[in-house]
Formats: sequence, C-alpha cells, structure tokens
Amino acid sequence: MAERTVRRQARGLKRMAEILDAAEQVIAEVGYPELTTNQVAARAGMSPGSLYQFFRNKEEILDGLVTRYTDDRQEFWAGRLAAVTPDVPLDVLVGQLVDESVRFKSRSPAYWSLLYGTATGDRLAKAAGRLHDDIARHIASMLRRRSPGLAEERALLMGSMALAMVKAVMPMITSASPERGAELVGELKFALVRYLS
Amino acid sequence: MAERTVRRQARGLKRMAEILDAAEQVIAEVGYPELTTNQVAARAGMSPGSLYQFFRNKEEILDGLVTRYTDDRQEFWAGRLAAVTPDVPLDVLVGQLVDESVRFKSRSPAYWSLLYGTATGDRLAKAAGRLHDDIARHIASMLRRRSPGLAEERALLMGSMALAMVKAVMPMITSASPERGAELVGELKFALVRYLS
DNA sequence: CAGAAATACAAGTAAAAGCTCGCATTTGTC
DNA sequence: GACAAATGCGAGCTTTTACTTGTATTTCTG
Repeated sequence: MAERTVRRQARGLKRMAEILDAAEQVIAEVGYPELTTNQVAARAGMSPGSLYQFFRNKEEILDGLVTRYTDDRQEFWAGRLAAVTPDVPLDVLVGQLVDESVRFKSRSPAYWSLLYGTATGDRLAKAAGRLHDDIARHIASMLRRRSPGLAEERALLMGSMALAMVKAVMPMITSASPERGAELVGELKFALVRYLS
Repeated sequence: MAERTVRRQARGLKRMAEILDAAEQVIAEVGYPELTTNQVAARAGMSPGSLYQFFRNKEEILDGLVTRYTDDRQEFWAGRLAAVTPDVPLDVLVGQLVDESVRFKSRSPAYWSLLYGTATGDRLAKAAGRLHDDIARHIASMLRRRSPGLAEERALLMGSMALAMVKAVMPMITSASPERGAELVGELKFALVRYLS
C-alpha cells in the first residue's frame, strides 16, 4: 500500500515540480498580479483539472513556490556562510558574496517579485521575513567568527542591515544598463566594506 | 465656454481628489491587490458610475495616485535638500533626513505598497524609478556642496545608494516591534554616516 | 489479466470585478 | 427662468478567473 502510494506520488511529485516551474515562468513573464491558474496549467502543458489535482487552490501553488525558494536559499546561504574562513579579507569576502547574490538574482527573476513585493499577502511577506532573519543570523555568526569581540545583538543588526543593502540594490541593477549595473554593484561593495569594517 | 468649463472642472477636480483619497485609504486597509473600484467608489461616497466619469479605468486611478505621490515627494525633497547648509555635521544631517523619511513612511502606508511593490505593473515601477533618480540627483548635488572635490558621477552613485539603503530599511521597521524599529533606524544612520564620510 | 488507485482532461459553473447605460439632478450663463 | 453642460446615480452587463465535474486513460499490485 505504502509502496504503491509512493510510486504513484513519484509521478505526482514530478508533476507538481512542473507546475511550480510553469508558475515561475509565468511570473517572470507577465508578473505576479497577472498570473492566472489557467495560464500556469497551459504553460505546464496540462489542463486546469490536472493542476487542481495537485494543488487545492491558487494560494497553494504560490506557497509551494515560495517554500521551494526559501528552502533552497536558506540551505545555500547556511552552507555558504558557514564555509567562510576568518582569514579572508573583508573586501574580497564582500565581493564574492555580492557577486553570488547578483548571479542568483539574474537566474531567478520570479524570486524577487514573489518574496519582496507587497502584492503578495501577509503570509508570503512573513515567509520572506523569516528567510531574511535566518540569513541575517548566519551573516551575524560569520561576522562574530571574524571579530570575536562583536556583541551578538549588534552582529544581528549588522547582518540584517547588510542583507537589506544587498536586497535594495538588486532591483536597481535589473532596470539599469549593464555598465550602470556594474557601477552599482561596485558601489554596493564599497558601502558594505565601509559599513562592516 | 472655457470659463464655464473651468468652473465645472473645479468641482470635478475636487471629486477626483476625493477618489484618490479613497483609493489611498482602501490600499492602506486591505492592500493594493484587494482593491476594487466599487470599494473605492463606496469609500469616496459616490457611485461607480460617478467614479468612471473622472477616471476611464482602474489603471488611471492608480496612475493618478502615483503621480500625486511622486509630485509631492519630488517637491518636498527638492526643497528639503536644497535647504541643507554645508556646515551642519554629517551625523546630524543624516539623523534628520532619516527621521523625516520614517515620519512620512508611517503617515503614508499606501505610498510604499504602491511605488515599491512588484504588484504594480511596469508603468508604476518606472515612475518609482524616475522618482528615485530625481531624489538621488538632489542628494548628489547636496553632497557636492558639502564636498567640492567629489566627482559628479560618483556623487550620483552615492546618492542613489544612500537612498536605496533608506528604502531598504523602511519595510523592516513596519513589521518590527517599536524597540527593534528604533534599533534599525539607529543602525541605518550609523551605516549611512560610515558610508558617506 | 483484473481491478483499483492515481492521473489526465475538456467543458463548464459560479462569483467577482471592471465597467456601461439611461436617466435624474445640479451648476452656471444668457 | 430657460437652456446646455457637467455631474450623479445604481442597476446590470460582460468578461475574466478560480475552481468543479464526469469521464477516459495510465500505472501498478495481486
């Protein structure tokens, strides 16, 4: 019974992932407010009926997408920040981390419009807040590894602020020209180094 | 004819302002995605038919609101930043400007969700970008008055970055407790001073 | 192979939201 | 006071959209 269910669910889980992929694409193309479930179904190459076999309503699709994003990012940054060794110079470190953020951003346009838009309801905003706090905590513990004298409370504030700075610049990069974008990234790195040293 | 039209339009303009006020309230209460034109009409104490006499569609209402906001902010910051004298210490200056931003933010909740949400389409995002650039230019010229050696291009980048930092912290203040919010404001001021000096 | 569970689908439903229409009322000029 | 233009109304039309239903097909166990 369990075995049989598992096998069936394997196909279903793949289908669910396809639906989330489709939703991601639709958001990237027409934006979150214009997303319709029928559009997602069409993009996923299935009928609305099939879509509603895996997600009970539109909300669950968005929740699923956000969960997938937050899990992925949480895991990535936890590992990435834990791997930071205290001996690497601050400017190099900041440069690497900012570059990785920019790379992810350009790879996943839907991510930002979902998690950091006011369009989404309270639930998604809360999820975004939790993710922010979690990453900020990892930044904080990394900072304290580099500067043992730093108070925990202060480190948390700094982590949250540094993360906010990065997030603030991201949308500006997208809408600017490549050269302007590069300038902005450079200035962001400078500001972070000045702030954190 | 023109005179008569003007007199009628005076009444109409007042009515339009009432509609925008109503839209602002509705956004503040239920959020932008849940806003309906009928709700706006009801809140403005008029029928849907009357509303559509002044705005051809929902989009125009939002455009009107955004225009009113951007005009107001543009004017405010142009005057405020032009009035900055070069002799006031950086930390005091930053403290004042940040405090004024926070005050406006708490007074106008709809402003942020409209201009800095991904809910709104490209048009509103562009309007937000133009406002950002305009204010950044004023910050830049203020910075150059304080530091004559500063290159224009660099000053512009700094203005844009400083503004981005302020905007990034705003949403965090709202969702945090008052004490935490005060800490965040303090940390923002510190980061700005470190960055700009 | 049989039967059950899961998956797939297309057409369709019900409600919501944007917007219109025809008509009544007010405002301002002659 | 009369006429025209602007304003005001609210019931209802139209479209959209989230979601359902009934049925057909595939997948896997015994």
